[in-house]
Amino acid sequence: MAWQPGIVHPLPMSSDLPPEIGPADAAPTLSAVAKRAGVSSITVSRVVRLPDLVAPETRARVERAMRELGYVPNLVAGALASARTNSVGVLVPTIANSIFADTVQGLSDTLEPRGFSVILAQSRYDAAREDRMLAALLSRRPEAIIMVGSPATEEGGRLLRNARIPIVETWELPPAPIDAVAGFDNYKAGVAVAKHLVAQGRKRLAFIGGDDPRATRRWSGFRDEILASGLAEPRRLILERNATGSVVAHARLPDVDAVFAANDAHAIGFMAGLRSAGLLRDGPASAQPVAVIGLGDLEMGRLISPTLSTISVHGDAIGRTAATLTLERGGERRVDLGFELVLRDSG
Amino acid sequence: MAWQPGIVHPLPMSSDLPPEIGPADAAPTLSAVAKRAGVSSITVSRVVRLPDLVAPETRARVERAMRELGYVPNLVAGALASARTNSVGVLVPTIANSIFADTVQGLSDTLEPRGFSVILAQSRYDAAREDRMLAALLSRRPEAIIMVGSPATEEGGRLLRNARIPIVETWELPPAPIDAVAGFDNYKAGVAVAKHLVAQGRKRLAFIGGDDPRATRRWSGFRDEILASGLAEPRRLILERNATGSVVAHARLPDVDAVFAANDAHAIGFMAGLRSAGLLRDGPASAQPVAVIGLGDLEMGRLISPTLSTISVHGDAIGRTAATLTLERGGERRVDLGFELVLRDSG
DNA sequence: TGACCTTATGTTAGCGCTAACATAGCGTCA
DNA sequence: TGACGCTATGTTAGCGCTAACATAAGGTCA
Repeated sequence: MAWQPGIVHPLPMSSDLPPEIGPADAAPTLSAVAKRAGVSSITVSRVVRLPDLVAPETRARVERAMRELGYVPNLVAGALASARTNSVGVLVPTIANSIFADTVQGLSDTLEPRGFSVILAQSRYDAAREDRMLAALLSRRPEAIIMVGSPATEEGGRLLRNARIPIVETWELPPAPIDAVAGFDNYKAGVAVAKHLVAQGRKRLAFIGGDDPRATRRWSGFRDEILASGLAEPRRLILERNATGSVVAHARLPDVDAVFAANDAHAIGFMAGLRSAGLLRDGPASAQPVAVIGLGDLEMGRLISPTLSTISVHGDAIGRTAATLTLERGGERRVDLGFELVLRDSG
Repeated sequence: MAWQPGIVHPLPMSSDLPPEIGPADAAPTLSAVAKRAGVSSITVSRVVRLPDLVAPETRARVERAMRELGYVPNLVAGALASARTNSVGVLVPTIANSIFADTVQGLSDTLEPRGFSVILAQSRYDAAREDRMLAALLSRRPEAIIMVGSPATEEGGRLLRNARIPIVETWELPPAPIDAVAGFDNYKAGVAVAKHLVAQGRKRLAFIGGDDPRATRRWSGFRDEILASGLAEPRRLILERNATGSVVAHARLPDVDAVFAANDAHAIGFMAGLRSAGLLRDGPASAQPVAVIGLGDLEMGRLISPTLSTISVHGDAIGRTAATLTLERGGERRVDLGFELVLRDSG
């Protein structure tokens, strides 16, 4: 059984500075506890990990010694000896102001109670940095890697495949995944938005957002569907990653009547631009001179006016599912969590 | 010198499945590389960590062997041997939809380039869980702990003090910190908001938000200043942590004319409630029947209408400063990053 | 020329734990 | 009664690295 911090820790300590046994500054070790309790160190190890194997009186004696010394198990040593680190590497493009925060939250809510730690790394949408972060993560020998998207380089893929641990790619459904997948079909999301806007009678459509692989898949679905319905090729505006850039995007798309933003932040920024251009109404979608659809379903979107229509994508469920996929081998390794087009007042 | 993943990794590998030397599934070790390169393992270790100490030709031979075997250093073993994990434990209440995400971002942007990994844990505003997470973090022997706020229990404080590593408390300025601090004065933030609203002529004020220590400090400053200026005791409404709860908050504060929300999400939620009650104007603060001030300065606040007045708190600077405080001993251990009252249209 | 650097590499021991395999004591049961 | 199983505890070896201390070869300098 995995080490369960919840069961064993924290032990209340008897004093701020434990009575010294060995050198003043060294943290007490298993064998210091063992000596004090008059048992062998393996017995202490069992009290920490497998308390049921130890007789109640022995256990009490050991626990008392741990308390008195302020013993904190050294999982670094434990991991080396057992070849289990009870940690999971998590790689996201970014965590701030971002839809991925929900996924990290879902992840750690699932992993932490089971005694797994999350080692977090950010690629900042930079392929070289992603490779470095993957290598750094792997050298800590995590039990699994969960990442947003797929590795950007061949090298990253090799690194992951050679690690021979569960790898979960998320927020996408790659055709040839390394191992497991928890995501949704970004292409279909683009199609769904296009279908909706075309059905609404919109004619001059545009896509705004980043040019990362997921945004590009959304764009592809969006464009293909629009072309298939006989309309002119939509425009695509590639923006910086902060929403503020999208405020001025409208000036560069003078006559559009519908915009699909790669995420809610961009959508809200774009709406701010529309507002100052006098092109935003508090009324329903049909009253909007320019329809706006986002992606992510931020809570904010429901609170602003007009309320934001968006593709809702269950970021926390992606995280929880990814965590489950790392813990349970076997079973379905490709989970499509889908998405929903949530129609509100913006488009 | 600390191990620098950026310098050494990743090594391009020559094939997907390295030619086997030992047992099929075991990851190659230092000594496997050493054998293949015809050197001792310490030389390989030096190529990884201190390449300048190795002659160029030897280094090339070792690097070739590493590439051929797909060697990934085992930092778990390295950490045990060197007593340096090159990791930092980070404890936040929550990461999703949250102002703390900026701090985590700032943190890891500073730590990752220096070869430190971030071990992330969430307390979910739960004292028992916080203690468990602290114990779990400490058992991984991080080089330092960075946390939002101060430990909620005596036990947590003991754990941290006994760890004898740098501890950085953030988002607050505790009077008796464990070690270092990077934050701002939440009490003064409350005072600043109260002063502003009173000067604006508001009479019936309220505070909405959580009841965590930082929100409570803001409330204290807010209330004290309002009482000091001779107005009636403000009301305090304790809300769930999601913004949606604050939408209906207005019904419970029927005749307020100014509200300070403990964070921007609550502020925006409250404004949504005002909007449906017909109490929100697109005009300037003076036109608002009910003034609303948030805290956090989310990008969103600038994009919505009316734009949100708020206390801006430099979450990323807090993170960067905290990271610096863990890396550099000595110097000032208490950094007040301050805050700014940013006045826009909401109040 | 030999004492003394400097550079490049190696040897040894051990970090703090756990896996795997003893061992010892006891009760059970035919 | 002794073979057997069960429970509680111990012994041994080693996980994969690095610190600390050799060692060897060549260069420098009075």
